[in-house]
Amino acid sequence: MLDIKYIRDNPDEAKRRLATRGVDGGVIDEALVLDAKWREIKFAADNLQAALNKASKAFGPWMGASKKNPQAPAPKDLIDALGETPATPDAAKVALAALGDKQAATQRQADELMQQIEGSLLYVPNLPSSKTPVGASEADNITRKEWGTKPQFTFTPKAHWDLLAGQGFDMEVGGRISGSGFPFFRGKLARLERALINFFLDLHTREHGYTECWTPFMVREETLRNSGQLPKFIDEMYRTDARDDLFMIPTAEVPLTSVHAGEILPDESTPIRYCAFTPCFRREAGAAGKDTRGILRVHQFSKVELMVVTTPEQAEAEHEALTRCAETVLERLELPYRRLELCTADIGFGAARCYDLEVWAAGVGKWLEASSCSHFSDFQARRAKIRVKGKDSGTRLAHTLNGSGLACPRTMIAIIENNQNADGKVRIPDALKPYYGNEWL
RNA sequence: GGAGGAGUGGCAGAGUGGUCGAUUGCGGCGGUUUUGAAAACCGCAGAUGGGGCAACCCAUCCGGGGGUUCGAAUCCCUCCUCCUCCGCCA
Repeated sequence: MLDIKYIRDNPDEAKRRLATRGVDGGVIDEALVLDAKWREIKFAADNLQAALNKASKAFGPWMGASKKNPQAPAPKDLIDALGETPATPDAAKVALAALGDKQAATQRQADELMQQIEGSLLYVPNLPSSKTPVGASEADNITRKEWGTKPQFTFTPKAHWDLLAGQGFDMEVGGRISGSGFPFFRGKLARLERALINFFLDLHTREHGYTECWTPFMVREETLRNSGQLPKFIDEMYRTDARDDLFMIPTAEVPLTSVHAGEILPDESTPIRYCAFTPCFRREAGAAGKDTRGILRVHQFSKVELMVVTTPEQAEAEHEALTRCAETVLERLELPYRRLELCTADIGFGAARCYDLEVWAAGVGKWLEASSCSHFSDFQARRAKIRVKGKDSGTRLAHTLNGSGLACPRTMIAIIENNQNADGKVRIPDALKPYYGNEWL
């Protein structure tokens, strides 16, 4: 969520920065009008409350005094608050109740305005960082680096669904059990999936300093609001019925971001680096008919996620470091990849800046997004109320970052398609052999 | 699923209708003392929002939400979380 104070002080800048992502500035103008109204009414409500507090404080002693001496004069604070001199404590009670009603009504008005402001602000994406390249579409993303060389073949490399047909790659079985887009692996592919997960986790925990977490896979609405998926992307979520009303997580980012929700962390405790394996559940409502073959785009997949909570000062360096951790996975697996810096038109809803890592898949002949490493600045922290506090720096919102490290299906596709032989055999990368337990798939 | 108990400031732990943002201890910060440190003593310390050029002032916050009352940490309702016991089941 954006900072209403920032919007108040820099409305034109806010609109200009939102415009670079194709967001109309109208929401900003609306928020400003509501905010001005809110402040006026809130001020009135506060003043009424202050008068009421003073009067209530003076009331008790006066009532006591009146019992002994009915002539006891009404206290000044009470007269000030009521604007008249009450004849008796009972008369004052009636007048105070009326004043209380007026205060409550004013407060309610203020609350409703604030709800309106927050209600619309929750749908506004983050402001792009000043370093994010301005662009109009994904065509304006910038390739920051390319690593490795695409494999050369003396034959036409097959796509994974052809290469693996009849070898435990059972999309139809998944379909029978759950519907299309739910992969079912048998035998060596199931083992490969498990090997990848273990390889990812070991690398990040042993070499990159991340703390492994095991998280719930179903979460509350509030948890999804913290990390930015709700309310806007509700159509992307699997949701249980009203008895429990829980959501299946679309990524481990969701539970990990809420680990420190509501906390004020000492600066020295940051950066906090977490990684977790979870299955990810996505309805892919907007992507129907796209990437339908094989496991290019599925409703359930495995992923190891990296997530960092840090100070604003360290965030940029942590973002680079986190991206390097994800790249290291691809390098160890000898998979050619490129790092794209997404432009303003293509970065995700909550991101201020984002690198996509795309891995080359020789069979489908495409670069596949295997990781998206995002810097959220204080966008998620404001929603989740994650703050950091230092001796000299005071209390401020934390910054959060996350990225896949990596997603299994696309990593698996790249391994299989890039390492295939003419006879259909697939070589397992050296780094993965100890986990998979064999040189060939 | 059933029956109980509990949730207070960084932590521990008082407080059962009015002067309580809240006693106290520990921890933290500043100071006195000391060659230095420890100890002792003194002092300062929360978050959020609003108003003001500012000094500063006001409001809110005792798990969340709602209610009773002139007035709620304190009474009532509801939800959440944790603990104990029973039942059921991986």
